[in-house]
Formats: sequence, structure tokens, C-alpha cells
Amino acid sequence: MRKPSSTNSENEQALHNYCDAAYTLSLISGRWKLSILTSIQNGAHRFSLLKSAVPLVTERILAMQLLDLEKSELIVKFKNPDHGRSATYRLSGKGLSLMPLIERLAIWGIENKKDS
Amino acid sequence: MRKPSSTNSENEQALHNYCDAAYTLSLISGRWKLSILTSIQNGAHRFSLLKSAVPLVTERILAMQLLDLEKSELIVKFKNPDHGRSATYRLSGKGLSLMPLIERLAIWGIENKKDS
DNA sequence: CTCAAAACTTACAATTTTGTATGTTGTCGG
DNA sequence: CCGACAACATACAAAATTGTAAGTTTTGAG
Repeated sequence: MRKPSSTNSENEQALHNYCDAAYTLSLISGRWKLSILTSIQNGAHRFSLLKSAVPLVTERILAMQLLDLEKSELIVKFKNPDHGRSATYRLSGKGLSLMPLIERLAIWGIENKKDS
Repeated sequence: MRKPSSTNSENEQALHNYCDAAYTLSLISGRWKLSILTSIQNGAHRFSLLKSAVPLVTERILAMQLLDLEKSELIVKFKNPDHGRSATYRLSGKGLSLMPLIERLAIWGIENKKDS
């Protein structure tokens, strides 16, 4: 779905090469990703659980974001070989190591959210 | 440029109400914002300085992101009343308080960037 | 005074993300 | 065996972001 050669994606690459924070940010930016990560951490390990843990997300978007997170290696998908269609999602070590940072983002948000 | 009533923006609002980290993230997501913030911190206080401090950014996008950051109150724009067209950009208190978090994002990025 | 540069603005196009609707495939309870 | 449900996939549309090109004011140097 992404063009490998467009000014847009080339700029993104270049940015990630000199701005490490922007690289990290890119892994977690995506409408529902933070909510998904915290939901998984809170025990929602299955697709249907995540669907209700993350209000308003649609199945398509949820599947996409899960795939992204998996590609970024923040989560791991375990397929149960017995049951063809049944997987569980868990945070990877990488994902876990990111959670304290996300927690700090949340704290900052609470303290600085505008009242408007 | 944003539709006030679209599923997209309504979802964003709802998300920010229950996920504080996502709120914070939304203030700094935007292709060049992190690079702009760190450049300002490093002394690039003028438009033209930022233009060269942030490689590849175009004037239009730079102006947009600066406006966004100003609206989010992460930076402050000081207009020199003597000179009509001359402003300086500084980090606000809010912006400054976010910098340590951005630094941690960068550290995580360095440690976890894939070698691929 | 004149010309170049700074600091934008405007109109437009390409790219990317998000959402809607519907279809598919396997599994499980009864 | 059968319909319901979980866990996706596909085709499409809407919205949002990013980039391109060019124009507009000041202003400062010469």
C-alpha cells in the first residue's frame, strides 16, 4: 500500500536516519496503536477481545494495525496449530520495553491536556 | 483543512478522551515536528535557520508544522513589532517539558532500530 | 533606488491513512 | 449437519497529510 519511491517515503527514510525519536514515533503512530498496546498489556490477547477493548475501531483497521505492530516487532502473534483460525497476541520484549515510555506520554497528556 | 464532523475526526476526539498517551502523541506527530522541536532547542530560532536545520523540509510544510506547534502551545512565536516580517520561535514551558520524553524516544530508537 | 533574500501564502496534485460494506473460511455448540 | 461466530480479506470511498510550484510582502545590503 505504500509507494517505495515517492518523495514522501524517501523523506520519511531520510528523517529516520537522522532523527531517532522520529523513528520510534513512527512505530507507534497509527490511530489505534497505543490503545491496542495497552489493551494487550491489560490482558486482551485475542482479536475479539481487542475489538471490544478498543472502542470504535473496525475489524479491518484493527487487523491492519496488528499487522503493523507485528512487523515492527512490538507484538508477537502466536498461531495455535490445532485450531486453524485462532491466534493470540502478546507484547514482545521490544514492545514491553516501550510501555514505560508510553506511560510517560500518558502522564504528560493528563498534566497538559487543554481544558478547551 | 480538517473536517470537524467526520468519522475520522470524531474517532480521534473519542480516542484522546480515553487514551492520554494518544493525545500527547497527536501533538508531536507530523513528519518534521520532532526535528523542528530539537532544532529550536539547539538554537535555530528563525524560519530560515530552521529551513536549513531540518533537511528536506519545504517552506510550506515548515510553516504548517510551526503553526501546528504554536497552536498546541509547544512553541511560542515572537513577532518583532519593529520589523514587520521577522519572528523568532522558542520552546514554551510545555514544549520544554516534553523534550526529556522526546530524548527517551530517541534513546529507545537508537537501541532498537532494526539493522535491516 | 534596486535587487536579492527572508518569511511566508495560495493553488494544486500526489500520497497515505482511515473508514464502509461485504465476503470468506474455519470452528463450535446443539 | 447447521447456523452462529471468530478472525480475518477484499474492493472501494472518504479524509488527511505531504509535496510542488509559484506568487506576495517586507527589509536590508549595496
